[in-house]
Amino acid sequence: MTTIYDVSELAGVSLATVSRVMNKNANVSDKTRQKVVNAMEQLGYRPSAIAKGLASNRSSSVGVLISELHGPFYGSMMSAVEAELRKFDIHAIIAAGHSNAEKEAESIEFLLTRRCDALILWVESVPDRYLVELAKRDTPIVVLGRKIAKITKNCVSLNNEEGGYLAARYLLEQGHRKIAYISGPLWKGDTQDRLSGHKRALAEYGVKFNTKLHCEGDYREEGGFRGMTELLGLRNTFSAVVCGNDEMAAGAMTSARDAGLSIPEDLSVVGFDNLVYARYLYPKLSTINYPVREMAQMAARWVLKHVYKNQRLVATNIFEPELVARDSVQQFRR
Amino acid sequence: MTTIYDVSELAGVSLATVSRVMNKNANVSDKTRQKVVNAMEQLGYRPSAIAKGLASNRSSSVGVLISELHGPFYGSMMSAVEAELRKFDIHAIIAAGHSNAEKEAESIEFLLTRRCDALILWVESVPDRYLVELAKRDTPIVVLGRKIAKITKNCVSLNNEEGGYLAARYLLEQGHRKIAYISGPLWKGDTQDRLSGHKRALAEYGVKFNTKLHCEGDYREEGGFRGMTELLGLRNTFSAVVCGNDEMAAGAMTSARDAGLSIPEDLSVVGFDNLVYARYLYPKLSTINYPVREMAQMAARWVLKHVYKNQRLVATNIFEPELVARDSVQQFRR
DNA sequence: TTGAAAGCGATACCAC
DNA sequence: GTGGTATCGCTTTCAA
Repeated sequence: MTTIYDVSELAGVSLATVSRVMNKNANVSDKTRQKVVNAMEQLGYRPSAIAKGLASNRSSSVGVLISELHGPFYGSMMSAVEAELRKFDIHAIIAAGHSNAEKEAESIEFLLTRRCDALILWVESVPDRYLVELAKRDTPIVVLGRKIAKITKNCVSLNNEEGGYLAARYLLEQGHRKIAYISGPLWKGDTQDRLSGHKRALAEYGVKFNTKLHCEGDYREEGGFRGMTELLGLRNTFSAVVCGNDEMAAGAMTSARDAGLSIPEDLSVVGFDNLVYARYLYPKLSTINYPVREMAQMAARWVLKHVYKNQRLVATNIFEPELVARDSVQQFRR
Repeated sequence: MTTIYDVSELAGVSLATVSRVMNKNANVSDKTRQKVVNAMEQLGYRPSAIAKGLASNRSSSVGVLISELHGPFYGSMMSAVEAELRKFDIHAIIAAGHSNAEKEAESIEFLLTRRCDALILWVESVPDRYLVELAKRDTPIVVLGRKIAKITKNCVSLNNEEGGYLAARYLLEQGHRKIAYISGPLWKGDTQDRLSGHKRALAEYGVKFNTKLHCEGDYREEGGFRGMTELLGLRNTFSAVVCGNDEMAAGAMTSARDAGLSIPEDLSVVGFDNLVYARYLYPKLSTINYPVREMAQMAARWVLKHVYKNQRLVATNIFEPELVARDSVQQFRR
């Protein structure tokens, strides 16, 4: 690898001058600049981001922590963050937390070690106080998908409670009264919030939450499949099911169909997230829109503004979910 | 941020010694080691990967280039690579190429700039010769999903031709003769290979490839949707369709259903990739298995072995596809 | 077993 | 405008 020294030598100028032309900075005469540019070209010079980082104390990278690298939800998130940062030549260093406190903390350590200029974190397991402490250290953080009282300005989150409410209310409005619920893991904050929204809607309609109709899933297709299988096995009767997310809805629908039910004739289904593929499921899935891309973009902009001093607009911290009615829900007919 | 100097001072030892304990390296007395460890603990010391990289000329990171950060296919790839590397404390720096030659080259430059120890590349647009040249430079590369004659040892790829063949043959075996084809973008290598496999199967059965039944898609749900809509609009008759990948199959099925067709009664469908969600589509999608995870893992192992000198087993460069028969294909009945 | 000191490849401040 | 040089936080000989 050729270095700045090689370039300066070939161009017959000093190190400082080469540095200047790289940073399109100060005043360099056109003639000099040209000499330098030629030398760089000729040598196939690529500046070392590592050396630059050490010298400038800025790595031009932000750490992004998400639960999994695969999966449509995190994929959209990652993609949106990367796209926004890339516009300003900032790179995302991505790590997986696997919804596990230890791994999340380990990944955060890792990103810190990498000297990221800021961290964008989707963390589910690490406790609030950990994040509050982290926020006090020298690397700025923004927490995605979670609202923490003591550091609300660093949070970008969704009103999950309202989302849970909307899903249930929609079903209630259509006349459903026996509504099953396949939730995410109960230890997760968003699961809890959606569940309480769900209960609020039921209460509004004077319907009691039936724990026999509740099943804990894992936010993945398989969990939805198993949850529905279980629900069906118990010979419970219900005309509709709300799933903690779209992936589980897909699994649940498959299970229901395996059991001979037609959707939405025999069973109405509503999901949560509004993944791209929700509209390609059959029947097209009614769901709650989760504006991940916008939220991820907002997180990136927060960093751009506060860390890199780009005057990006950062408007909201807290986003609102919306009902997306498609074909998987039918009016209840007795 | 506290530095190695702070630690050495507090522990009352030299820089070198601190460095030694960090690298669990040489001979350090237990007593000294303990002093250092305590000092680190007390200061909350996190070594700078940047400084380390500069000094050691190793960044402990490998660059991973994929087309998109979202999408189930690339997601699995990324995830598998990261998981394998992480076991050895190597980090993946991920960049998107967006199936565009310029952006791919730019991303490669970027990764090189970042001084990655190796590059794992899923590139679709950049020409072969570019990669051949790149392979001559000082950063080792492994090319995923593409086979390049001059650097085959650096390639991990799938036998796409065979995959295309298997999909078509399956349909032919079931008695289908009028088979539509929604391919990926024709400029892509894998599209071409799958298509020629398709034609080979047709030829074997004495069926002529009908260009009116061929439609070019984009490997995404939307392209499949549009392709099917177009195919249907032309009032062509066909009893089956093979799609370039599962995502397009999902879109195509939605479109067919919108047009009132039942699957597989009126139309059989086969995909390609065998994404996780293929079995949660309705009807469960028959498809060709693309062992992405294994391939990605193999790429990671190649790097582990050749770059980091871990004696990982690296077996195959070229993987074989397999038919996965599920419910979306039906025997042809006239 | 431990320490001193020379880099690694940039940046940035200070002179000229 | 341009050059000299200290510095960033580590690794890595080489001596002691």
